[in-house]
Amino acid sequence: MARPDSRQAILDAAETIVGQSGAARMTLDAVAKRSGVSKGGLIYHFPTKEALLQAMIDRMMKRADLMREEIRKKYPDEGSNHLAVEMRVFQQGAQQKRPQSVALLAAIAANPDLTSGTREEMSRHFNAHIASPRDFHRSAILFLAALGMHFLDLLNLSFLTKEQKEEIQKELLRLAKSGEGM
Amino acid sequence: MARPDSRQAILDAAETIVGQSGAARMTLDAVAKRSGVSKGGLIYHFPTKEALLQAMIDRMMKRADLMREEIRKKYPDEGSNHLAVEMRVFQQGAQQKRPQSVALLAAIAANPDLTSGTREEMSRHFNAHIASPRDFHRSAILFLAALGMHFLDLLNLSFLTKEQKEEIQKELLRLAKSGEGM
DNA sequence: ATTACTGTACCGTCCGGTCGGTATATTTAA
DNA sequence: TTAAATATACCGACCGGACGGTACAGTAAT
Repeated sequence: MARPDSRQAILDAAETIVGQSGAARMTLDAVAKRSGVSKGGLIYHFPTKEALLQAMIDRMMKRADLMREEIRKKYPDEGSNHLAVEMRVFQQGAQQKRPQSVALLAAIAANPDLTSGTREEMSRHFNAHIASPRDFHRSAILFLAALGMHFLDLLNLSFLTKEQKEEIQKELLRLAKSGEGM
Repeated sequence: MARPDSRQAILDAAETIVGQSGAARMTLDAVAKRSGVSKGGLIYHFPTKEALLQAMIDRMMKRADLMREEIRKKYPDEGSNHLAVEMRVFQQGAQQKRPQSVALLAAIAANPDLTSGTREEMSRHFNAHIASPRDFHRSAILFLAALGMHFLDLLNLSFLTKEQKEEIQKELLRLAKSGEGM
């Protein structure tokens, strides 16, 4: 165990490459080089590229869960308002330089089937916590708007200025908390 | 000039492949085979893969413009409400089996730089027609929600049932037309 | 002895792109 | 009028490089 945590280093490197250079450039050799691990070491941890992609996605989802927990701790009075928590998750995610969800990009580029787990998890989450039967339209629209902004960033297509983004995020959070009007 | 329109056939084939099998499977050989054109013929029309991707994106944007024009003709009373027109564009786009915007996916997978034209066009369109200074939050949120739904479909991540989608679309259109409340 | 690697050479496949041709109009020139 | 030249559209074998993955001998900490 010379290196303390090669697995994380490898996943970080893969994320960085996808974020900086695009999914097509995420080759095993490039990931090994950037992570400071030899190709042999890389294959030791992730026997196939698909395994690496899957691990990237798993980590992404785990991170989102952690983020939700942290936010619930930090804002206890909003804890039961899942929509508001979600808005904060998106908000925080947008502040990081590279969205951890670049994993999705890489997976979609390589093999779209890898995203089925993500879809199911999102579905579960959405139906259990976001889609309130009483106010389905409103919650869905707010959630989708936050998601839309997130995807714009992810696909590097965002046409919004930093200020516009922040304003919209603030407004989304306000609406999620207020529970009515727009 | 036996085949009258190989170019369109090639672009159609490329779209189909990306939609059905993912961007990684969109190889020149696969596109040639599916379009009924030889690889030589394909290269004759699109000298590089990048040229093909660019052409796919150009066609996608041109189609969106056409769609807007058609909608303005069909609903003359909404013609000046750009947000409502946009909602109808998304709505119609969602009804087609494969979104024409799969071109974006293919481009992002291969070379993210190719999307800069799309980003600029979206930016221009958004700032000129959607972001009303008076009601920026509202228009932006509605637009982003529609976009979010679209991206969910595009990335094959949608967790919404057909009914939910249709309902949300109807509601988005209503809100876009009504100009207030939510 | 086991775990966690390093380092490197190598293999087979796939893929983008090249190249030399072919067939059929269309234009030019004698 | 007709033969030659040119242009357009397309074919498909082939090439070189990249990439995923293998193999394996060695090392260093636990």
